[in-house]
Amino acid sequence: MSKRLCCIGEGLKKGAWTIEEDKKLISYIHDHGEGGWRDIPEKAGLKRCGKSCRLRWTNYLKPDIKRGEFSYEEEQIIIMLHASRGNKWSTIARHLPKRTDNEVKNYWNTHLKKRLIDNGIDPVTHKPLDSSNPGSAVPKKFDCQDKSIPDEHSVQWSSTTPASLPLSSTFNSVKPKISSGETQIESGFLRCKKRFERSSSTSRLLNKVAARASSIGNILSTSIEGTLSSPASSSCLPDSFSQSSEHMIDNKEDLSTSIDINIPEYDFPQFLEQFINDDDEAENTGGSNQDLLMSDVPSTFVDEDDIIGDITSWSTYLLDHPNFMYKSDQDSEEKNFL
DNA sequence: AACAGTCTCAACCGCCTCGAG
DNA sequence: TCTCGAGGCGGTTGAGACTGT
Repeated sequence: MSKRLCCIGEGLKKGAWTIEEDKKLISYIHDHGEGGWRDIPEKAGLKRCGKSCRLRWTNYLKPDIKRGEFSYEEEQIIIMLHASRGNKWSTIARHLPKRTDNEVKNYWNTHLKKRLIDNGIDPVTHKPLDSSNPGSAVPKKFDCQDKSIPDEHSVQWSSTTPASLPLSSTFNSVKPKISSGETQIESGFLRCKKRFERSSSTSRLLNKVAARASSIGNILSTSIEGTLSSPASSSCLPDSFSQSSEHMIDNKEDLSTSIDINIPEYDFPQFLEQFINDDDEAENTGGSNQDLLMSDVPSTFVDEDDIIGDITSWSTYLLDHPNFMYKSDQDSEEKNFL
């Protein structure tokens, strides 16, 4: 394909946008709507190329963009979807309402990726960096002050397991409950103390999904073969997911579900390849075109004590529904816009 | 206080996809 | 069927903020 020269013209401005420029763009889009980006600069009185205007709008000015720290749940979803989709930022961002692909990408590159590496996980394959030596995957830079984590709780890495997820769950599971007076907790998967303290029903579910990698592997493999019944029909997550996020993890319970993740027969990379092909086909055939929120997922509530048995259904559901979106508690927050 | 090194993320670049004609 | 162009996407950059010495 011949190279098309975009955004090249006399006097076109580059670099950071000024408040005045933002106001012009917002005002124009407010009056005329989105689209026709090539003509917008001239009509809006901006010395920018249309592409720059579109990016500025979609990544920054759009009113329904949520900015700021990513929640723990959002991080978990990013990691899970990255494990299955790779660097498909727009796809991942579609699962996180009000987050842009650019923001997700930046967050991955500056935070999550680094933390995975620091903990001995290859951010590309989501497997231990040295698969031939599972022991090496034990966090090499585990500089959290919490020295109380017993050695026997170290994850036994499977060479074929998406390791990043179990690591999260394991870390989460060994931290004592936080005090009830705890308020704002810095988000950040594997982020030392504060990360351990953050918990919610969602986190519990995600953690258990991760910790039960073997079950996921089996279920998803089953899904690939097309033998899985509709996950939505048995999904238990939505109810739990929508609950307020202050449930505490029962340490012993979670720990017991976090350790056994050795699945020698499970070839995750191979699974992903199949899954992505499968999923893309489904998308192309118009599977589900509308965005789904947790609250939209048909739910049959299952006793939380027996949640593990059904969690695989949710993991399958999440991966089977590219348009599924996590609806966070913060969504109702009003955005300070300009 | 000053400087250097590091980190963050908005913005840019260039290729790709897809629909219109 | 082919061409063209708008919009989308992922990778990369660099200015400013932050941190350590």
